Amino acid sequence: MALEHAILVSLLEKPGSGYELARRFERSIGYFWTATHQQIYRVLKRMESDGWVDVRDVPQYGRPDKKEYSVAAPGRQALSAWLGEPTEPESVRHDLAVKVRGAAFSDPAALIDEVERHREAHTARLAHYRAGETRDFGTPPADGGLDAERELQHVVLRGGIAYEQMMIAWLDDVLATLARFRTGD
Amino acid sequence: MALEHAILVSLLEKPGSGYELARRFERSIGYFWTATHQQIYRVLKRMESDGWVDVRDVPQYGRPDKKEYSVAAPGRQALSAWLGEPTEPESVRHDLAVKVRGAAFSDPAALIDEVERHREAHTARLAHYRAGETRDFGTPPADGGLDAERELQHVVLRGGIAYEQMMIAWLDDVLATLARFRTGD
DNA sequence: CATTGCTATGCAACGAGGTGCATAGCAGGA
DNA sequence: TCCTGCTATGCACCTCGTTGCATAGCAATG
Repeated sequence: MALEHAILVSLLEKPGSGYELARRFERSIGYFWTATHQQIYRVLKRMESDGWVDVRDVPQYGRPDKKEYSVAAPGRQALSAWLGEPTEPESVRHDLAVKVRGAAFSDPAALIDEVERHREAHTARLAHYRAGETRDFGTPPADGGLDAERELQHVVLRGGIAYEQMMIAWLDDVLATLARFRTGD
Repeated sequence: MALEHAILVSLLEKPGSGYELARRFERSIGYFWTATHQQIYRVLKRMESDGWVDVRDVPQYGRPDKKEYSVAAPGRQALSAWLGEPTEPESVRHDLAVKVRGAAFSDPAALIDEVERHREAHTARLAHYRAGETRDFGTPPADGGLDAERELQHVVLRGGIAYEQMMIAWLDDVLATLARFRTGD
């Protein structure tokens, strides 16, 4: 399990409440690790009782109070330990690949709409990534120095961009292949 | 859930036992959808009681008997229905991306070995895919016709190849980035 | 004959993840 | 005033996936 570690990284980048973490998991971090708010609250509880994070009640005006979590020393150690131990091949779940192979036993052309929907979703995400890259990494840092946090976030984002580009190209390949089996071919 | 559908596709491509399915999930299908043998046996039971698959006892000599499953009409219908309904963005789990962002708060250089291990794994898988492509799709089909099953399997394999190439290129990018934070830089 | 190893099937238990629902404060508009 | 909507936290339940273990047939090896 690595949700705890993803939360540690997010809290190290910036302390926040469970609700704020949930929103981060809908954008930046969420593109590489998904989690719902219930999952996050549950794990935060456990991390708190394990002493990995500290909690601070933050009264707010104009909205409900919140609990702000930040990483404690044992949490940092746990993260370092995890970084050091080998993690294995992320288990893949590409339902679209299953569908493409399954289309051979049904109507291949019926899958075209679905593939196009996915292509649009990936195109939108690519545009989103690129906008983020321009916004956050378009200009070199003010001090001109080497900022590990910034550089490593950037290389992860480049990975996201490469992934989306690859997917779009592959989906075009799929569409071209499916088109060859159109009825009346 | 789509394990049932992955099993349907695999059984349509070739009927087989739970054991044989489990082995297929370690290679071809397994590159896009993972499953353990316990999971497969459990789901096969449910699919059988739902009438999606038929079972046939196959006595074997020199090894234990087996139950050979094949897809029944309702199973085919279920697959077609699933192909038609929209499936959503595969939930991503890239622990390596989390680790890379986390490395900013630990020793970035300590991650190099781990990234190299992943690079080797992806290189090996790419070689495996390419060997499979040459073996199965290196020469055009004997009848020269358009075989949907064959063509669609090929396009999925091309997707796997594209994915591995992208990953290797990205991991090189990560390694170059991490190297800039070596101690004594 | 005992051990190892592969084929083949399965149970039990646990933990992770997801869905639905509940609660509550407060703002803004109909 | 009521309703909608956003922030904020949480419980209960159920399914999926994984781990460990058990059983059993048969072959090959020492």
